[in-house]
Amino acid sequence: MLIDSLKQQLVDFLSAASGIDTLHASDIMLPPSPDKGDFAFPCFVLGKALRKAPVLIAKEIAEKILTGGHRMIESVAAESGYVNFTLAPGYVAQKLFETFQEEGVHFGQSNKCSAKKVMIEYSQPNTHKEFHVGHLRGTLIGDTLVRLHRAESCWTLAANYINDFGTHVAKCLWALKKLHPYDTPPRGEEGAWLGKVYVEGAAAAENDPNAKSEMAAVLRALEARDPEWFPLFLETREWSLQGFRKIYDELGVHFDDWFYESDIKDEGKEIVVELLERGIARKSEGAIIVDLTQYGLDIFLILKSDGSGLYSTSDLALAREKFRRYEVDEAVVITDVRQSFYFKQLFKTLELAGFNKTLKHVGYEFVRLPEGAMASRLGRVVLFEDVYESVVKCARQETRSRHADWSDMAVEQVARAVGLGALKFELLRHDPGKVLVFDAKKAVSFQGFTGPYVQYTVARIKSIFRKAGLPLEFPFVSGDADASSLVLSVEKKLMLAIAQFPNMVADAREQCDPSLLCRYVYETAHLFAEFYEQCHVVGAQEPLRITRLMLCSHVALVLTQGLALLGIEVAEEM
RNA sequence: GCACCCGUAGCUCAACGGAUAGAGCGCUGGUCUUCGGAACCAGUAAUGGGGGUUCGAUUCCCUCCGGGUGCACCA
Repeated sequence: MLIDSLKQQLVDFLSAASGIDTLHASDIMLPPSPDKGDFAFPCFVLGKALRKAPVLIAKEIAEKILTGGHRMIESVAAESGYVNFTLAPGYVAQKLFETFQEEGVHFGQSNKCSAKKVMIEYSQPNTHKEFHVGHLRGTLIGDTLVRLHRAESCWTLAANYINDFGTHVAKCLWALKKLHPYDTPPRGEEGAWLGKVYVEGAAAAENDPNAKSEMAAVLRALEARDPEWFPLFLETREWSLQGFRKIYDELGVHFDDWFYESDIKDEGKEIVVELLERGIARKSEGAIIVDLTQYGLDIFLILKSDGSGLYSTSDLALAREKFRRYEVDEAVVITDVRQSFYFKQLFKTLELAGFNKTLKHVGYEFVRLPEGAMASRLGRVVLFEDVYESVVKCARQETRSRHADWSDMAVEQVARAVGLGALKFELLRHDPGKVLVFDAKKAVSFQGFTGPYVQYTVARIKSIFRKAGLPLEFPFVSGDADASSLVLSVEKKLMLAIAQFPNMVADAREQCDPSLLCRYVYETAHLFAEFYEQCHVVGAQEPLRITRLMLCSHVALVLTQGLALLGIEVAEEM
């Protein structure tokens, strides 16, 4: 990768100057402020080996490299123990242009994981319940991780696991029969309506022990495919699934395969029996458990005392089913971090049972509201459809006010891209490992550190190309360009930023953290805005004009691809 | 009770153990006869308290305070 090769060259200079040959490209870092230089090397690590003060070492190294002279380096300076390198803009431009010419639209991709096959399971909504912004977070994180894996040539299967056969279903169906025997759901919104019925059922379960035991009976009846309940289950489940499909469609999220709890729960029960026979599990208080206390994992419950199954019952079979269907090296599950302990128990149990495939759990923290945790019972919940509608509505108003002459269809198309861009970016820009406070007002903001800001940057570049009378193609390359005409510091900063793209893709994938990409595209877009204020493109003299156009096209390519990895589209105009 | 996570600016978030702790929103002031103002620039303001480890701690360790989450019939 470009950045790595630049760093490696610096390492070579440093090794030659210091006599230490154990340095690595990762020892090169970025200075806290760009006016110090483009790259920095801290000499503290050499302090012991050379038995000298880092400040002195830095000074000596800087002097040696300076006298060496290389066209890559504009200047070298030693400052408080650091060697700071300032690169020659023309050199950076030349290398960057060569890279884009070679890699074109594939810039940012790699073959890093071409040897690997993984399945990533995410989203896993519960049927008969509401789909809220908490589910949205996991869905978008998973969706982005799938794309990040594919960008690095990993064969990746996007899987969804539908929890359609648990207590929640029994609660909902109980409430449906008891409280709404004659009601019919509004057309097209059956799934959402069902979610509301579920909330009533859940409330009844909390307040009425009688209702609770009736629901338990409903669950047993379902598991036995009782003709009184099973057809109702199938019908209502379809309502939920239709709702989910609509949501995924609106989000542009695609799954390669779907697993259903109702399909595998029976097999899960067989596994429970098997574990019981093998002495891995045992009976306790009528239920079946696996004692994991010696591993510090407490007691793991795998079958209820009334014989009905739990999430864990099905999950035992799900793990097996995944590898039966696909020959993957690794099956990753992305869920709310609150299930981390549960997955440790599950994986340990599978391990004890002799299951030798690689399973991995990635947890993301939950979404809460400014007024507190989401709670359906209190009506304190933000449903996906509501927030989606409101964000598109805001984008529609904004777009219409900017383009009074546009057709409704044109407005609608842009409003959808902008609205979704804002919503997705807002949910992805936070560290997945931290609780996200979802403020609906922020989701409809299109200024500053937001998706639309980045989308807008791309739209501006497209506009520049229209003004220049050129088609914006990726990569836009011209033989008339002159790399040495880019001499401004802002131009170099921009070039170094886009050169970082492949590294950012790799980092985000390795750390399972889309927020790294969000920050990256925002910062790059911001650098472009700075460049845009200072530098004219269309009005510049040749060859500067064509050279800057090339730079612009590269920026647009990186931002477009970066947003695409996040599942965000760009518009021609906005 | 046991375990894990989090306390950074008024709010929402950053910072491989590294230099002067960065952004966005907000607020104050500024930029525009020039490629799109969903913009740009400047100002404002912060590491919960106390110890320790070391050249150096927002980061690692201990402790206290404050918040969250998980620990057997929920998913």
